[in-house]
Order: sequence, then structure tokens, then C-alpha cells
Amino acid sequence: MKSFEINQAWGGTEKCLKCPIRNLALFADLQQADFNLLHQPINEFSFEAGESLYTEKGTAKFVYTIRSGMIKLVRYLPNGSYRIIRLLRKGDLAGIETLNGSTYLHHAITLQKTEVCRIPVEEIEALNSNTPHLYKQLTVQWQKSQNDADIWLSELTVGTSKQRIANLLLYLANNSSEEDSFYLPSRDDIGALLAITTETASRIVAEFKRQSLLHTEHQVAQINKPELMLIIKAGN
Amino acid sequence: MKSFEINQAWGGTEKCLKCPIRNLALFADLQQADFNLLHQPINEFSFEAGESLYTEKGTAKFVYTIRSGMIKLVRYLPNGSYRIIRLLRKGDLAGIETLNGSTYLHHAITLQKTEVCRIPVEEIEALNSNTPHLYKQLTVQWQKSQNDADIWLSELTVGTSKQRIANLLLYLANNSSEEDSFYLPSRDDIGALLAITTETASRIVAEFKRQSLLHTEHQVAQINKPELMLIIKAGN
DNA sequence: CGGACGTTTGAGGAACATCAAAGCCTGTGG
DNA sequence: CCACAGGCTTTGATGTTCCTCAAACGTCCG
Repeated sequence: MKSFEINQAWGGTEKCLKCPIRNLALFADLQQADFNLLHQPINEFSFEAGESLYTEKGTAKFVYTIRSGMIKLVRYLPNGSYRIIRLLRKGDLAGIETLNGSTYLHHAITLQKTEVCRIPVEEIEALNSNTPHLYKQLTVQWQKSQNDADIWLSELTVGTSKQRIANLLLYLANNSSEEDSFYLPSRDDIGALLAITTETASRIVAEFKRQSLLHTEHQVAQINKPELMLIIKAGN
Repeated sequence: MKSFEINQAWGGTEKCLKCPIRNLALFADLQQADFNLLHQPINEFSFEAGESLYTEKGTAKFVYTIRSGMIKLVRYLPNGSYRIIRLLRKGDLAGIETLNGSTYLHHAITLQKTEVCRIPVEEIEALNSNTPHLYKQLTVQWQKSQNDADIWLSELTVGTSKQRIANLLLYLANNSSEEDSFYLPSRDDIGALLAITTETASRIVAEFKRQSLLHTEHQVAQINKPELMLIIKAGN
């Protein structure tokens, strides 16, 4: 485990108020007075790629706000394989299921270097019973992840493998924090995202590269969006 | 449109307080005083099978609590086919996306005779700003539908068609309001649920019937759970 | 009775999984 | 500095699954 805490001493109110992703994050609507209700520190952590924030069925004590990087929510299947349920990025929340249960429902694993704020569940519960400002933002977050899951279900599980991968690449490109590039997951993860095998994922990614629809340098990718959209429609 | 309103004059507080599914529903935690905050009536409606509660991108003014029956949330794909995103049953909420947006995100279509309570969005917003009791229940509902979507993604989109259908039958059986039977969707809908074709769905359902793993009378079905679980594991 | 609709069944081919092996990059240790 | 081990990716050959197109069947209802 190479993760480390960035700031031992929590700056408190000012820190959150000045947070660069505050408008995206859970505390977006909180007022100065609300912050005074906090008793435990909100700690910042930094994770390297491949580290685990929490595991399925693990005791759930924290919710995480993602400041940068990317996280996959994973579920292992009875046969030993795994399926990626969702990808989380800047501004997303990991582990909100703790608000209604005592255990996590997925494994949360970083795909890149990722920075998070770790919020104790009790603090969220305390805020909720003392100020109404948090609920609104929780509702927004819920809506976001629900909508993401729906897109996944309706678009990323239908059509040929080629169409699915084209769809995934567009999804990744459109949700990237960079303007014209994005993080390309491993072939294994692409397979787990789309319910196809690693080999099929590799074959199609390689084909896209040969056709110059996709350029990669390490895991930084760029794509030809119009052409990929044609593939999604035509299937060719 | 054959739907009809059951009770023109809303009984108000007493009606909700005595609601047989109150413990399941949105208003579970509301107190007597909270009900006094309501200004518009909560109307009850009854729909026949195949009717539409609302359509995707339609102006969203109501949330629906399902009292009995079953609803499919549908999204149409660019190629003209459709995909069922989720199934809703007794106690579930349809159209909660209206709390963060002005349009619905799916088509909601009844699969059976279905009774609902129709709640104006403004009433929910009014309650939310005046009492904290509703939020908790909204969170629970959110969690439920999110969890449902996750199960869908992790279990109903992987494996062979035979495994998926076996999985679906078990899901339907375990979530039915009857003890030992459940509603079996049309082959078209089974296809749209599992991202397979109507023909494949038909072939496998017919095979299950021949093997006596599944008995149907019209759309009422019974299954041999242990055998189907074996199929999910073994694939045979 | 005849038409509409949902279901079943068949034949053929395309897409994908599986098994297997080779290539490539990176980091480590001699 | 080179050799080598390990992980990830690519490619190939083969077989199975499932989609596609097509037609027949049953059931319900006007």
C-alpha cells in the first residue's frame, strides 16, 4: 500500500471553502456555519494506480470525494472473473452506499494516480440531521451515478464488440478532464467494462489503431470521434 | 388510454396514514404534521397492461409510487430497438429524476395491471424544504434502484444466454409479491432485458419448459430454482 | 372465418470465446 | 550494460454461441 495522507492537520473550513472542485463536490452548498458542525477531520489522500480504497462487504466508515484521477467500482463474479460496474472521476463520490448500510457494495480500485478527500460517515449523518444543505447535493450525486449506470446499461451492453468499444472510447473522451485526450484502460479492464474477453478487446483496439481511429502513447489516448460515431451507427 | 383515476377526492392525511404499502413507500417517515404541508392532492391511478405513465424527455411534473403491478423503464436506441433499463414493483418509485431535472429519462410502461399514487413534484420539493423526514426515504429509494442497476450490470449482462435467462427467472421469482409464482415477460421484453434477440429468448424459454424447469400458464410462471442455479454455475 | 400478434422452429453464417503461443516493454539483478 | 523474468498485449486457429432471415404455428378477437 503506497497511499499516503497529504495533510495530517486538517485546515478545516478554509480548506474546503477554497477547494478547487468545491462546486462539483459534496460540500458545494454548505455554508460557513455548516462547517462548524464538523467534528472529525476530512483527510486528503493520494493513491497510486492499482490501489484499493475499500473492498466489497468491508465495514463502511468513509465516503470519498474524488479530487483527481480515476477509480473503478468492481464486483467479482462467482466464476472468478470480475465486472466493472462504474468508473468514477473528478467530482464523483465513492461509497455513498454507506449512508444506508454498514458495508460497501463494490471494490474501489484506482486506475491512475488519484487524490481523494475522505469523509467519515458520521460527519455526513451529523450534517444531515443539523442542516438541510447537504441533502440537495447528495440527490444530485445520486442522480449522476444513476444516470451513468443507465447509460452503461443502454449503450455499453448492446451491439457488436466493435460498437461497444467505439462507444466506450467516446464515453471516455467526452468525460475526460483533458481537452483532447483521455486515459485508456487496460484490455482486461475494457473487457470487464463491456462484458467481452480480453482478447476480443485487444483485437479491436489494435484494429482501431491500425485504422488510425485511435492513437495511444502509454495509456494516453486520442480518437477520431466522427469515424467512431459512424462505426456505432453502421456497425461496419 | 384506458387508465382511470380511482379516487377523485383525495382523502388526505388519513388515506396516506392507512396506506397498506406505507412502510415501503416514499411517505414512510412522514408525521401527521408533515401531511398538513401538502397542498395538492396525491391521486391514485389504475393502469392496464401496456399503458404509458410518462415518456422519455417528456415534461416531468409527477413522481409515481407503485402500489401494485409492474412497470418497465425503457430506453429506445438509435437503431429503433429498445432496452429495458429496470423493472419497478410494489413500493418502488418511478420518475425520481424529476427532482433534479425537468424531463423524464425513460419511458415508463406497465407490464400488468398496475396501481400507482401520483405525487406532484412541487409537493415533494415543498416537503423537502419544510421537513427533513422525506429525504431519508428518498435516500433509501435511491439506494434501492442503484443497487438494482448494479445487479443488472453485474449479473444479467454476462454469461451465455441460457445463464442470463436463468438468472432473470430467479431474479423475477425472488422479487415477486406472490410466494411461488411470478409474472413472465414477453419474449420481446426478455430480449430487451438481457440484450439478446427475441428468437434466442424464445428458444431458451421453450427449452426450459421442455425440461420442466419452468411452468407457465398465460404469463404466470413457476420455476425449479435449484436446477436453474446449477445452470447459472455450470453453464451446461 | 380471417387477420393480427406473439411464439416457436429451422438453416446458415457471422461474431465471439477459448486455447495457445509469441511479442513487447519494464524493471531487476548479475 | 546485458540478461532475464513477469506482466500486458497481440495474433492465430478452432469451435461454439448467437444473430439473421424465413416460415409455420397457435391464440385471441373482430
